[in-house]
Amino acid sequence: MITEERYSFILEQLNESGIVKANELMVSLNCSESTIRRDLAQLEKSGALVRIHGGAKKNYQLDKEMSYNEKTIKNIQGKNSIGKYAASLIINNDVIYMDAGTTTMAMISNIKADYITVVTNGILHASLLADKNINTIQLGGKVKNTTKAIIGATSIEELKNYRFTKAFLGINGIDVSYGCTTPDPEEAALKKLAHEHSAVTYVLADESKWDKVSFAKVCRLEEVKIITDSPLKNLKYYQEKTTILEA
Amino acid sequence: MITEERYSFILEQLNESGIVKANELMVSLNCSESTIRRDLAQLEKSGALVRIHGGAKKNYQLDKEMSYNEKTIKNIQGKNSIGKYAASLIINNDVIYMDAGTTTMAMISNIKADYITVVTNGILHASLLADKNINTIQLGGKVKNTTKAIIGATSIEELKNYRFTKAFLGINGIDVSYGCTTPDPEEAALKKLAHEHSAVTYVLADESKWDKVSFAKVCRLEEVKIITDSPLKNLKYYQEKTTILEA
DNA sequence: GAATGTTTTTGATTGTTATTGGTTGTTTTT
DNA sequence: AAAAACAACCAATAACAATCAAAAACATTC
Repeated sequence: MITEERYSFILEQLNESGIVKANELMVSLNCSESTIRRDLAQLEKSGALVRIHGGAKKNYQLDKEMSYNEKTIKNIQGKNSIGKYAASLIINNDVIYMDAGTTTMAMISNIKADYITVVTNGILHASLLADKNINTIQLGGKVKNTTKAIIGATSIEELKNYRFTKAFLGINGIDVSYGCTTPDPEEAALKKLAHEHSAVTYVLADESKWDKVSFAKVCRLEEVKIITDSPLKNLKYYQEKTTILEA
Repeated sequence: MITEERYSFILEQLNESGIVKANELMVSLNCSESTIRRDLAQLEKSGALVRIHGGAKKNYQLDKEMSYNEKTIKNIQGKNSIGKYAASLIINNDVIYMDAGTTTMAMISNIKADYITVVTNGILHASLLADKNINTIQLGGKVKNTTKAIIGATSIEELKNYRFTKAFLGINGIDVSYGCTTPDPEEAALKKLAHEHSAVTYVLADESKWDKVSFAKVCRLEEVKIITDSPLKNLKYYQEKTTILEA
């Protein structure tokens, strides 16, 4: 058990339970008190956690004004935790639709199931999935140069041939009355079709997507489950209409 | 066990578990501590991993996972004279089929024409073309994990809908009597169809491809033009049958 | 194709540095 | 005040970089 392994174990624990106890870590990591203490000191120094008497807690920077960089980092971390949670829903023999976009991309490195099939319209997604040696099917069609997503009639036609056990969609806006919306109508059409062909649809949305309305409608809130990372203020209005899973 | 074998084993391990330990590698690769240490130092230098005390960890953060691939791609880009020559044949308003593979990939950075459409079965190709803001159409279908090429029935069906002014194909073997051949029959079928749907077909072949015969036939020599970089010894036998363009 | 010299790769050795677990005595919690 | 958690130190150990000679792979010559 080397240093970095302990670090990642500690951070993982922390991410799950929000708090870690030194003596529990001693047992599960099978090392001395000194080592744990040093690890926690080091991780605190790097800003990954805050030490407390008996262990450490998550470094929650609540109502502080965040710098732009911190915000970006937070966003990425948020996406990562959403991705991790979403990936944990995947089980063997699933046939997945994975929408293009950075939020869904965060799922890929977290996928644990080893026998699944993934259909995607993201060419970067396909490449990463191939790296993981996952059974991947790429939708064909016009490449949208900015996002490297496949869109257009061909992709729609292809998608008609497939059925999914689970679909994971990114989204631009979520709103109580307007549902899930996205700026590009072609992308919206693809997302909508993927949703219709899937037994369950999960919409992945970090905090920046809530209470936003974009141009083209994808689906109503009632039809999908939403995975998010942030505690919403007006959560209850949404909960009346849909299932919200907090990562 | 040669160096490259160890490298790929290490990277494979790393990809699976995210972390490798020096002494475990010593055992599983059956070599000395020094060798492992040298390997890790080299792989770190090339940016494939990050060394830590006791081993190495993955170098990854979301899209950073692309970095190893990108490096490989960058290496290919521009360094190849065949790619440069092939790219110079492309003119505005062309509709191109670009086969997957490293040889054709070398074309992309050399493309000068600004209004063209490219259809490709290579997902890395599509990504690079999108970066250059070229009108790109990606064939859909099953992703071949090793080469990141699209193959299978879906891609064949899609390809039937397109016609090209020029097709650029990679190939594994060229032989006077057996013509152009490649190991994978599915890939061969796709190449063949692209060739049949194109006004002109160029086969890109570096010196390692000559006088080789692979399993599945793509086309006869008479049907295509061959772009190569190396001066052949037995050039004249080929020139009786086909056009050879020296880059 | 055997014999030669050259380059590359490898494993062992060296001394150096980083990590670890135990000890001490102090601070915090109950 | 007792128990738990803590920081600071130290010696043992593990991992490290640097170096060198043997071995392997390579190219060259006869």
